[in-house]
Order: sequence, then structure tokens, then C-alpha cells
Amino acid sequence: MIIEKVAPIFTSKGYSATSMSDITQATGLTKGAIYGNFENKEQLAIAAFQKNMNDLLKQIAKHQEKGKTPLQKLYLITDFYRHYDQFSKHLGGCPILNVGVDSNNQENHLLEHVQAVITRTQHTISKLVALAQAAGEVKKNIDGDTFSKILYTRIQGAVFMYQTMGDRNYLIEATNNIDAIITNELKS
Amino acid sequence: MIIEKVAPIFTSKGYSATSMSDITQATGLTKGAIYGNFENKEQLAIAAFQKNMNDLLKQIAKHQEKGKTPLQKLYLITDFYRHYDQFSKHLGGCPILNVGVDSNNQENHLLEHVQAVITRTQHTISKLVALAQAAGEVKKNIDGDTFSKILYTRIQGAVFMYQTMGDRNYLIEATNNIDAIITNELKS
DNA sequence: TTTTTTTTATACCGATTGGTATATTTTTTT
DNA sequence: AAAAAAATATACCAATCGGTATAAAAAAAA
Repeated sequence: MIIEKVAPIFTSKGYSATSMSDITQATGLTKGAIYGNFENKEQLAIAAFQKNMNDLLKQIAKHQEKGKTPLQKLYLITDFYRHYDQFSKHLGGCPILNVGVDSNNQENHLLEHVQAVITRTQHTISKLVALAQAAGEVKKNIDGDTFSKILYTRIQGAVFMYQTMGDRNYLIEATNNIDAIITNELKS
Repeated sequence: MIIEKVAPIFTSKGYSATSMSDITQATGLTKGAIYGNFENKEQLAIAAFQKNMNDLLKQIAKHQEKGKTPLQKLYLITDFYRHYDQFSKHLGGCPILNVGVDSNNQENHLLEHVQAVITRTQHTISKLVALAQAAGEVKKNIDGDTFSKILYTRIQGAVFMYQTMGDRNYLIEATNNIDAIITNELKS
């Protein structure tokens, strides 16, 4: 319950701009109660990030269930991010983007967790491409690792532009464009 | 001199993680001296951002001087970002990305300045495309505004991935890919 | 129901936060 | 050289920071 209330605050305001009084106010608990459950502010921020990522990755996986083949699931990843403005709202923004930038050049250990999630997600996409190749849906000469990096980079760029310009079209145009790449360059 | 010493700190650590004692320590001045030159911390952060942007845009313009035609200058923009890891270092990271994310959901007025710079830069790229079209270097049916948004989004995505993963290849692959788009889709 | 354990609240800690009034120094002007 | 103006330093402010020892309350186990 503490993590749930606190997670969107850390994501939207950032680590150092989130104070313990923000946390007590959001949870309705006192500092004693917070520190009875978490070692310190950093551990709470890490737990909040992991909760956000758990929510996000679970939702992406759920969105993919509609697809039957690996290729369809690939399309559904981009489709998820097409409407990421809605989902990211109750996370307090994109945790990968926000925490990734916020924790850079900082003394906490949040960055390592962000990096781990990015690496893991790229592996997931890469494996999906391999499955699609095995199913004959994607050309054999396509490099899954390269593609997953391109996809992830482009989506995060669109997420950044959406968040700072407040314009959802960045998400739409980027995901449409990635879909076109899948259709024209990956699809066999 | 104050701005010069302080700018990379604000960019790398973020607004709220940068304390006045960080500033006095970096400048060698006392708080009285700082507040004699700047109204408050926020005005100093804005001045620092604008100094960084002035440096950045000036350097991009300088890099473009090597190109003679509008199309060549377009290629030189991506070429600048191909080596952005070097230049952004002495800015304390990418000011657009860092300040854009950091100032989101914050009470200061930094976000508006970031948005203004992004809009202005996209206009510059858009005009460059129009010039290239007038010179017969780029197809007439290409929409400059759309292209500039795509270019900017992809570059910022690569900058984010470079910064959080610490891997320069994201910059290289993105800029190479954009160059390929210019060559294959824009060039007449 | 009593005891034990866990959770929460109270009250406090030293340190640091952004900011300011005033004094001193430095620079510029006359 | 004297006076005026600008820049800097000193010393302080209340407020807040993250964090903790201890007591009270609530929940679980016996």
C-alpha cells in the first residue's frame, strides 16, 4: 500500500524532489511507520520503481495475449505504446525514461535497475523476433538484437517527446512508422 | 563565470538535486555573491539552461558550415549527433533530455524553455528541408515538418539510450539510419 | 486471555535547505 | 584622492531535510 501510493510520486517528481513529507502525506502514515517498513528513502524508491516496472511489463504481456503468432505479438508491443499516454499516466509518467534520466549522475543505485530492465526487455523483443523467424513470419537474415535496439530507442524517443511537448502524436507517428518497418523490412 | 561553472551541474544533477552549496563550492563564491547576481535558484537554472543551449546550437551551426548545399547541411546535423557523446560531456549531458525530463511535473518554469528550444530547432530543420527542395536536392512531396519531428524524436531517443546505457553505439546506429532515410526517401 | 510480535505514532536529532539583512571590500566615477 | 556604486562576504533566519530512539497501539500467537 505504501509502495502503491508512493510510486507515481517518485516517477513524476524524481528521487531528490520527493521528500519524506511527500511520502507521509500521500500514505497518511507517519515517518515512523514508513521507516518501519523500509530501510531508507532509496530502498523505497527502488521498490517503487520495481512496482511500476512490474505493472508495466505485466500490462504489455497482457496486451500481447490478443496476438496468436509471434509477429502479431510484435505488432501488439508497438500498439501498446501507441496508447502509452493513457497507461503511463497512473504510473506518474514513463518510469524508464524518468528514472533513467533522473538517476544518471546520482549517488543512488536506481540507474542499475533501469539498465537491467532495458536489457531484459530488449532480450524479450529479440526472442520474439527469433520465434517469428522460426515460424516463417520474419526473414531469416534479420538480426533480432539490432531490431530490438532500434525499436526500443525509437519508442523511448517518442515517449520523451510526448512527455515534454505534451503531444500524443509523437507516440502515434513513431509506432505507425515502426509498424511500417516491420511490414516492409522484417516480414517475409 | 557563475553560469559557466554552474551550468553542467544543473544539467547533470537536475534542478532540485543541485543545492546552493553545490553552487558556492563550484564557483568559489559565497551565497551573498550568488544572490547579488541572480534573483533565486530558479533564475540561475534558467540562465544555465540557456547558456547550454546557446553553446549547443552554436556548435551545431558551426558544424553545418562545412556543408555547402542545404542537403549537405542536413547530413551534418546527424553527423554532429553522431559524436554528441563528446560534446555533451562538457554540458553535463544533454540539456534538452535532462532538463526536459527533470522539469516535468515541477513547479519551476524550465519546461517552457525546453519546449521553446525544441520547437525552434524543429523549425530550423524544417526550413532546411524546404531550402533543399528549392535547390532540387529533395523531393517536393516530402513534408518538412513531419521529417523534422521524426529526426528530432529519433535523435533524442538515441541520446537517452546512450546516456542511460552508456553505449555510444546507440548514437551511431541512429544517425546512420537517419542518413539512410535521407538518402533513400528524401533525396531526389 | 495472556503473551509475544509487529506495526505505527510521538518526539526528537543534527545537518542542510533556500534565502536575506547588513557589513565589508572592490571597482568605477568624479 | 574622494565619493559613489557595484560586487562580495559574514552571519544569520525559519523551515525542512532524512533519519532514529522510544513509547504506544494493534495484530498474531500461545
